Amino acid sequence: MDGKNNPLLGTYHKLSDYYGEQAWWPADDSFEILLGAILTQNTAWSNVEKAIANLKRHGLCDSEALAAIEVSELAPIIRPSGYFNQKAERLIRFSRWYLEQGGFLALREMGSDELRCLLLNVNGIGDETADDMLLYAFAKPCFVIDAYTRRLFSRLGLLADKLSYARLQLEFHRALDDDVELYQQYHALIVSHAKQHCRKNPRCQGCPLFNDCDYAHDRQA
DNA sequence: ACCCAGGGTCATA
DNA sequence: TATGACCATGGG
Repeated sequence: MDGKNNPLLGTYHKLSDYYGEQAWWPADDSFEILLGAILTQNTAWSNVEKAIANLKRHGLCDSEALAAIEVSELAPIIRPSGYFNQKAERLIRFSRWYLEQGGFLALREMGSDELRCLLLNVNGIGDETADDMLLYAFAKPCFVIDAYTRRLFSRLGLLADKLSYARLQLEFHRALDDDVELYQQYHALIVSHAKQHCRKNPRCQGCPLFNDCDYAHDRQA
């Protein structure tokens, strides 16, 4: 099982060796991760941090408090995260669902497939948000597929761009066998690579992936 | 002024 | 099933 027989694992090691350990998804507790997964939908993390800081100041990083609040009261508090009306609705409905299910410990008891299915039935939670929650809050071995992942592995010629979410995820699951810590690091590395390296360094000098990662190159293709 | 960010839903064909 | 419109702020 080296990088030649297993390109997906090999790419992980290249990124890991170059960027090192990632401190991904900082949060005080698991519920804050769940909220962040909704707030970060199509939104820069810096904006999510502001919204979460506002929530904390109002004592709203709490399922019972969120389950009881009105959309009109919550929306202005999470304003910096964008889509604030939609996300206020989603946070409230998610919190009510979360309490109905018995909270974190009850949910964590479930198998990852069952929990994933339940999460997807909550309005406002799609594939990626569900997997963010499963991987980073519930510590389930669910690989997160996002736009960076599609673009990078398509660019590397390892995975076809048009594959469905489920199919792409299956490729990672088959190649990497269940390892929560590795999945968490890998997704973090993919995002770090796209942002911290390529965007600040358009020529991709010193790129651990042989200059195939460049944003500008992706656009032109 | 334009582009995009740690997406998802819903209506339409 | 596959596009398109829509949601909306803040930083580069």
